[in-house]
Amino acid sequence: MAMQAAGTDRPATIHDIAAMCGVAASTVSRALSTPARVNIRTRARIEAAAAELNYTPNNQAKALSSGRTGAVGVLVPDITNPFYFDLIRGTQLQLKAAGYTQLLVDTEESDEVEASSMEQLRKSADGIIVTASRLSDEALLAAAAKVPIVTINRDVVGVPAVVIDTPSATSQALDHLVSLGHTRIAYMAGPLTSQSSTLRWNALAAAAEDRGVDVRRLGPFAPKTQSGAAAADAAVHSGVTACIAFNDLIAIGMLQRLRERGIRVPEDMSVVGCDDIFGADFCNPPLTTMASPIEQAGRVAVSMLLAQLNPLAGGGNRSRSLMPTHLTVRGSTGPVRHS
Amino acid sequence: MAMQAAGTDRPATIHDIAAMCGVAASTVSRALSTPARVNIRTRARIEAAAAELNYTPNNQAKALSSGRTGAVGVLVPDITNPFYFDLIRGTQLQLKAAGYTQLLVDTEESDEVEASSMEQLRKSADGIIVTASRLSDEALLAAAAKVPIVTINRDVVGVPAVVIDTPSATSQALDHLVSLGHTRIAYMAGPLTSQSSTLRWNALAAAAEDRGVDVRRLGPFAPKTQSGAAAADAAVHSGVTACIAFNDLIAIGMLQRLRERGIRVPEDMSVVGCDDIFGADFCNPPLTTMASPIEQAGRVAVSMLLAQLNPLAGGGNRSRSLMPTHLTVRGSTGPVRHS
DNA sequence: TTCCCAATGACAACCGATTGCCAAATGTTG
DNA sequence: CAACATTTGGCAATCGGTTGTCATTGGGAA
Repeated sequence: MAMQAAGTDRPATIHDIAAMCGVAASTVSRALSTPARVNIRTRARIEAAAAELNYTPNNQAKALSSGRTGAVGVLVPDITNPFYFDLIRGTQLQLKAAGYTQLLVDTEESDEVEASSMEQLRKSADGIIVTASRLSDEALLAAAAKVPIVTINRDVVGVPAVVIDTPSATSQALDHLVSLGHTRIAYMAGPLTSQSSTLRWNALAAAAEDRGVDVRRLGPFAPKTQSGAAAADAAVHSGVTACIAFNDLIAIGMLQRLRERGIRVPEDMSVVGCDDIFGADFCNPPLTTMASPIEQAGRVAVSMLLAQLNPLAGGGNRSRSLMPTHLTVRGSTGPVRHS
Repeated sequence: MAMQAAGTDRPATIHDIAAMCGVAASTVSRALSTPARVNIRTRARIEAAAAELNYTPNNQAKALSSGRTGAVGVLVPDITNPFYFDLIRGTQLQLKAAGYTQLLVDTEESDEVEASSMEQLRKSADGIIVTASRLSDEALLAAAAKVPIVTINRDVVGVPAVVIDTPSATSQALDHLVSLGHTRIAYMAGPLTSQSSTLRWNALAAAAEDRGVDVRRLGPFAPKTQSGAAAADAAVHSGVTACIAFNDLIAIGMLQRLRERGIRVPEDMSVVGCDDIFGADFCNPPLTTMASPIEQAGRVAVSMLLAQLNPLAGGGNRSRSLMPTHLTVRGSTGPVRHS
């Protein structure tokens, strides 16, 4: 039997409710947010009126007066990189569960866009999750002083971070290749500004020395399938029998190029990717890769951020979380061919 | 030599600027938004002060008082579906170019989440782009009456829409298969609530009758690679020699399953997908598919929405835009094998 | 019955901008 | 030089809530 106020098309406000119940707007506000503060019967009337008017709070106004926006910004360098799909889904799920809204921003791999987005978000979000930041340590620290931040795959002392432990996985990958008989191996590096790429290379170089095998670094290559062609050519030219790519996009691009050139995978060249993104399981051949718990990383980052925002809720806010990875062996790696 | 006001850590407001220049806040507001309305020298002083204080407008407050939020909501049914990656990138680029912010929402293929998101967005966005809506025609029309909307791949009279012309592409796909000698063909349908799926089937059925070939409808199947297994089994069981899938995800899933079962593609079964998503070119075999100008569709949708928001700017706001498609033939289709 | 205190509800300031309206200052014209 | 038109800048209300403060009310204890 609920009837809308005739002609009133715009969304209902607490003032409409207040008028309908004959109370002050502040009472309505309290009834809805601090129920204990208001007589239970009054509250019932207010809630009924709210339901009848189909009331939804205006969170712009809410944010303005309370300072809390109920939103969290998520910065990704490239929205079309499948790696971020799962990440975004992870953050989205966890944020929604906590009643927060996700503001997704594509920073286009630019530190300037990243910086200006953070400045902007500082006022329209309660906190920010920054993935694979291109900013300097100083800039990141300065930003973290102004607004709660959690980084993903970017480790700076003083800034809470979720780090996917791909460096350790690269050692596993190396062991895998060594056990297949490979001794000449290449690392196809990612962007120079990528901390992840550097850390992986360091881990790889150290492990290679341990095992006494020859690992050289090639690149840098942009993290896109298109770069895979150049990477493949470089790998072939360098005379290695196996390579470990910065990520799956490069690896998949390499597979395509190697196929074009008639170089068989894994017979002539073994390829290992990183991340286990969408497509890694159905490319040709299916890609051996270091599987990252990407979606989970997104969820953990949100949890850490929310713990920072509501310190009361306990849950001891860790400042750093290392996500384990493991090697998933598929068809793109095989025994070295003794020619 | 710019110095920050000592100790003041919070973002500067127009009041800070006003105080620094000895004018009223409203003058600052005008100087920044309606420059012609203010003395050029005063404006210069204000701009200098704004720069010095590192001022950025608080768009929450801006939205509250002006009614314009400078944001556009984009609703997608499943953020992890690669089809939407390019779409999102398209909307993101065009929105950013126009100075708008994108609010991305994953409706989880649920009409209820979709409806509540729209109600929410109605207050925090100037307009909404709705992709592959699960809502009824009536609900969509009602929503469009309250807030500017542009739909993508959902055609309802009275609601501006961008429609990717996949129905016509399915006819091309059929012709392609017929020219390869196939006469028994299956359509692997998408969700029952998907208008696109229905339209494609109608176009396909009509074209099949024209050509005198047998096309049957199987499914429905969820638009995920996992559903491809069931789809593949159904196709094999039905005795067809070729099939046209609702989208690339199903098609790619089918390829995997067929491979598992030792059924060769395209020798034993030809498969056609739809959309040409990320991965369609490097799966095994590469997928013949109907290529959609997805990113462009996103951009056009934004243009149509912005035209609706700023009617003055001219640009004759079309209410419907049909995006052309074409068949991209790769390795998953081949001549029928006469056994 | 009286007194006191806790529970309750209303008022009003405030968040950071926009904007209608008016007054002061400026410039132009007869 | 007076009268008028035109800029230009400021006041104050407004958007939709939150929140500190205070007056009122009711109930329970003495």
